[in-house]
Amino acid sequence: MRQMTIGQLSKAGGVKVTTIRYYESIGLMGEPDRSESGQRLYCDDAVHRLSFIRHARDLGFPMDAVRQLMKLQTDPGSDCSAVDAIAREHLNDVRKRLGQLEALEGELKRMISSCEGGEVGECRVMAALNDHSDCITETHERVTAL
Amino acid sequence: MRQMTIGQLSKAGGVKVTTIRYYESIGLMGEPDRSESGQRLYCDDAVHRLSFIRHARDLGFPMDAVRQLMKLQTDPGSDCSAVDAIAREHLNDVRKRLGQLEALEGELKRMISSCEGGEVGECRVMAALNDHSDCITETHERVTAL
DNA sequence: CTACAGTCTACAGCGACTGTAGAGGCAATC
DNA sequence: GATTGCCTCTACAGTCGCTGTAGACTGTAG
Repeated sequence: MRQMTIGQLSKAGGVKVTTIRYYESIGLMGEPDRSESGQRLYCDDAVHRLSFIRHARDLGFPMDAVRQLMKLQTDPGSDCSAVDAIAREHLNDVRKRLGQLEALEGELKRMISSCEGGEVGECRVMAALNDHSDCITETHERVTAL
Repeated sequence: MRQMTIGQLSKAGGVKVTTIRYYESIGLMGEPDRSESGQRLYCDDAVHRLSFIRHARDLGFPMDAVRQLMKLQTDPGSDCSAVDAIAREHLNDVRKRLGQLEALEGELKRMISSCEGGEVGECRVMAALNDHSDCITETHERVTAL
């Protein structure tokens, strides 16, 4: 079995070298073999693990969820419902943020369309920002990550 | 004119005490008067500035945009189009993220609905995470903030 | 041999806060 | 006047998921 350097793994997995080292540092990737001079040497399996992480991250799963999913994956006898639960929770999260973003879009659109040019002193956008009661977003949660 | 402490301003503006101090530290809020013992003392005007910031942040404007908007506000003769441009740029940003999140939602939904229970070894969700070619999201940009 | 690209470690920085520690201030009650 | 209990102060570390930097070493091609 031939082994690859971190740079080759980086290309194979579509993940930056520094990011791979970061994943290793937080225990997501496991410590690879080293060459005599101390360079990391990965086997093909590492590409799979890295792709798994990248795909999960592309789907927006938080690191913690990725960690759990990886643990479940290495234990193929475990119940699928755990995986399902993680995915559903994430979907809920995504939907919640979608709702917030949609409300945001509506409010911004409304603000912008009511602007008729002129000076800032009479700008509707500014007025909306100044007028505290003019707030549609009822949730006072701030729109956050993802 | 009576002055208020940071705690009172916090309640009046709906912003945490620590956050107000943070806004001061990054130059968004300006340094207030101090009492003899060194406590911050704010005038009513501070409530307006704080509300402005909070409202803009609730609308998802990045700090930098908030800074620009505040500068424009204090110069009421300036052209409204600058404000409009900032708001439009932000709207574009929001729409882009909406698109990404929608794609994400679709993919997650599809993944989850194809899962029929059983063991992780044959779980469709896991399969989707493992199979690299099974990726809908064509933009390889990772879904980020907001 | 000389470039130059790749790799190593260790640590700082991003944004927008939040949390902590340890000290001091202020008003009300006993 | 002493105590209680909340408020405020500064300064700094932590959050998340990386990215960037510095300075040194390694590997390979010409």
